[in-house]
Parts: sequence; structure tokens; C-alpha cells
Amino acid sequence: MPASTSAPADPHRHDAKPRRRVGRPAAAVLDQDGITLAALQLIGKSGYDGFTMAALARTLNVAPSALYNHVSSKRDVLVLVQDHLTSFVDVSAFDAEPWDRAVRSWAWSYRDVFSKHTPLIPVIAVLPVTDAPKTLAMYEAVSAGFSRAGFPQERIISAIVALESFIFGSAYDVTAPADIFDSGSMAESTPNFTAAVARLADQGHENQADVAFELGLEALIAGFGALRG
Amino acid sequence: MPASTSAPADPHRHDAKPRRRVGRPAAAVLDQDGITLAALQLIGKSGYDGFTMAALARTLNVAPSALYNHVSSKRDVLVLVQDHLTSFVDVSAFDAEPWDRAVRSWAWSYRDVFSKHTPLIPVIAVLPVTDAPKTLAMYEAVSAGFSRAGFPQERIISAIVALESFIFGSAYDVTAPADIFDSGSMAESTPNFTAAVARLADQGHENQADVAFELGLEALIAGFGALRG
DNA sequence: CCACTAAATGAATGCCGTTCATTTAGAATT
DNA sequence: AATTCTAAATGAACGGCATTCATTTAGTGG
Repeated sequence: MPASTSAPADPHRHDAKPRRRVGRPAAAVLDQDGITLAALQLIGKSGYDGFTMAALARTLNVAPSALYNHVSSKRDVLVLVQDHLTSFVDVSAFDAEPWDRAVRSWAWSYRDVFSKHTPLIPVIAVLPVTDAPKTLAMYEAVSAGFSRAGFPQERIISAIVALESFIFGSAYDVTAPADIFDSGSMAESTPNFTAAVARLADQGHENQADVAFELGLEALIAGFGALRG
Repeated sequence: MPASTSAPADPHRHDAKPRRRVGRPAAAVLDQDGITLAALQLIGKSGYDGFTMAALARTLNVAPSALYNHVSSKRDVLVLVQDHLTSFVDVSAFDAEPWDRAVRSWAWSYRDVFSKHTPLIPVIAVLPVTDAPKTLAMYEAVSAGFSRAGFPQERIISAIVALESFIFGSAYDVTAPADIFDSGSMAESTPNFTAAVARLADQGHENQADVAFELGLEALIAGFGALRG
């Protein structure tokens, strides 16, 4: 039975003695960290389409079935990758800057990390925090920042969830084709929409996803900021 | 070459004569509408895991390969389903109610429709509007409402995109397990987060996803409402 | 009646994630 | 040093998947 994707040190029995290893421990070719890093590298090189268990095994010079001694499914690997990526999200501003600036830098960083990994979003969005320790650590840092800023306790989680939802949705936008709003031959039947698209284009912003993200994020920050005690 | 998922009536040549049908038109067993409805029904009964091209063909009493005369890929079927579902999103309030109330009812309805179809979100989020006429119609209704409410033209699209991003992200939350924030054995190392989760639970809301959605939506409505001229 | 062709079939392809019986090799115990 | 134990590797196999393609079928326009 392979270790599931939970805490790395697994007490699991009540006494806290250092785990006694039996069997053949030392020269293992594979472990969860190695798998995670190889997966991340493979995804970087081949994308999520090229990310298969067989391909992952190949980069590790191992048979595909060997992976299943350390991981219980492909989804499990994705969870490991997700949690690893979350450690790249910058929460440092919550220690050093006022609340609104901290939220801003956290949100932009969070969106940027996962806009390159949108296939993970359906996984993260419904993942129990117990299965992702680094993600939990991020939540702790953010919660602490909200708390310190005088946010009412009972609304902290809801506010974070709302921000996160906006961030995940916005991560998809980054990957959308530039002409996603070109109404083409149906322009005559959609005058208001077509006009609005044209007016946005007039502004000549290189990156429309950033404009929408900033607009929404500032509204959320302003709205939530008003809740602080 | 099967018709791609674009406008149902395909001019494609400059003269507007009614398309001349040749060959064997009348008694076709299959068409895009029939495929769409059968797909929606199958998804309702078997979920997205049970939704395979083979299963879809079976419900239509047809060989799997026959589908490819009307649809170019499984993704294509998903696009058809997505566009069909979008016609269930309620935009009627934009004709009858003040802007903020209209946005509210549209957003809740939009979230509710797709919270039952989250696997479509990665498809919708990056789909050119040309490939989804009913979705385009929704955008037109919403754009018209924003315009009528005195919203600055050049910001209408960005505001809609931001709202949509929040809606998509929030649709995932609806499907998340209830104990998603239970930090389990790591509670001691995450005191702020754990306390905030407990305080939210104290409130005893049956549905935490709704609370977060409302909080975020109201912030966005308030923030965007201030932009109106 | 003929020619044409859209739309159906059914077999085949290549890939996928995953399972399982089996082997291997090093540590722990004696 | 020999024996025992077992985590971790292998490789073959499985069922299922989306998709392709040569072929057949059956109406329609000429």
C-alpha cells in the first residue's frame, strides 16, 4: 500500500518513536519528491498532454508500474505537483506590508503560478487541505495576515475562498486566445457586445486578461477592506 | 469534412442564396442538435466519467464512428453542450430590473448552471465566442444591460470577464467536499487558519460556498457600480 | 435510369491508466 | 554467515478510450 498524499512524516501510531525502517530502504530509486520533480519537469517540457504515467516513468528510467509503489494514481501525482507549485506563491508581503498591498501581491503571484498550470485547477479547487501541506501553509500565512489586519474572524475563510475563486477563473483567461471576443460574422446581431469589444481594443492594452484581473481584484480588495474592524 | 462548431447557417461564400442540399439529406438519423441533447442526457445520467463517444453513440443507436460525420471531436460535443447550457442562464433581469439586481440574478444563475457541469469550465473559459452562438447572445444581453446602466464602454468587457472568472471559480466550490478545510493533524501548526475555519463553522451556514459567493459578488457589484457614469 | 454523395458501418490503430504475479536485493534477526 | 523478511522493481496483460478509414448504403438531382 503506497503512502497516500498526506503529511510526509506519518505518525499513524500514538507513540512518537522514530519510525523503524524494515525491509530494503536505502537504495530506493524512486520517492514522492523525485516523482514530483520529474513530473514538473516533464510537464514543463511536454505540457499536460504529454504528461502520461508512461512518459513520467521513462524520464525516471523505471517501469510505469513502479510508480504505483509510491503513488496511488495519476491524480495523486497531480496533487503532489499542485502542492509543490503552491510553495512558489508569494505570501511574504503579509509579514511586511499593509493588508491591501499584501493581498495584491499574493493574488497576482497566485494567478501567475497557476495560469501556467490550468489543468491543475479542477484538482486544487476541490482538494481537502489535509492532502496538501504546502497549500495549507499558504492558507495559514494568508489567514494570519487577514487576522492581523483586523478582519472579522468569521469572514476570513469566505473572503479567501472568494479571492481564490476569482484567481482560478482568471488564470484561465491568461491562456485564452487573443481573438476570443471576435464575434465575426455575427457582429450585426450583437451590436452592444461588438461595440464594447471594439472600445476595449481601442485602449490598446497588450494584455486584456491583466486588465480584467486588475479591475476585479481592486474591487474585491476595496469591498473586503471595508469589512476590517 | 463535418461541419465545425460554428454558425448553424454557414454562408462561407459571399452570395446569400439558401444553401442547396445535394446527396441524401432527408432521412439523416443524426444531427448536431440530436447529438447535443443526447449528450446532455447521458451526462445527466452517467456523469462526465461515463460520457464517452462510445456511450453517446449507444444511446443514439449508432456506431461511434458515425458521430464523426457531424462533429469533429469529443471536445466539439462538449462545446455544443456548453453552448446549449448557456441558454439556461437567466439574463432576463437586464431588461426589467436595475443594474445591480440584474447582475446579481445573472451571476447566481450562471454559477448554478455550471456548478453542475464543472468539467466544461476549462472548455468555456478559453472558447472563442464565434464557436458558441448562444453564449454570444448571452454576452450581448449582458453588455446591453451594462451599457444601458451607464457603464463606460471601454470597461464593459473587462468587468464581464472579471465577473465570469469569479463565477467559474465559484462553480468549483459548490462541488467541493464539506470538510475541505479540515486541517486534521496539522491544526497545531496552522492556528490562524484553524481558528478562522472554526469561527466560520460556528456561524452554522448550511452552505459555505454560497456565503463566499455572495461576499465576493457583492464586493464586485459595489466596486463596479461605482464606475457607472 | 444513372451518377453522385452524405451518412452509416465495422474493423483496426495506438495510446492510455492501472493491476498483478513474480523477481530482486538489502536490512534485520538469529 | 545464514536466514528471513519485505519494500520496491519488473514486464506482461487488461479493458477502455478517441479517432481513422475503407467500404457500404440509400436517397436525390439530372
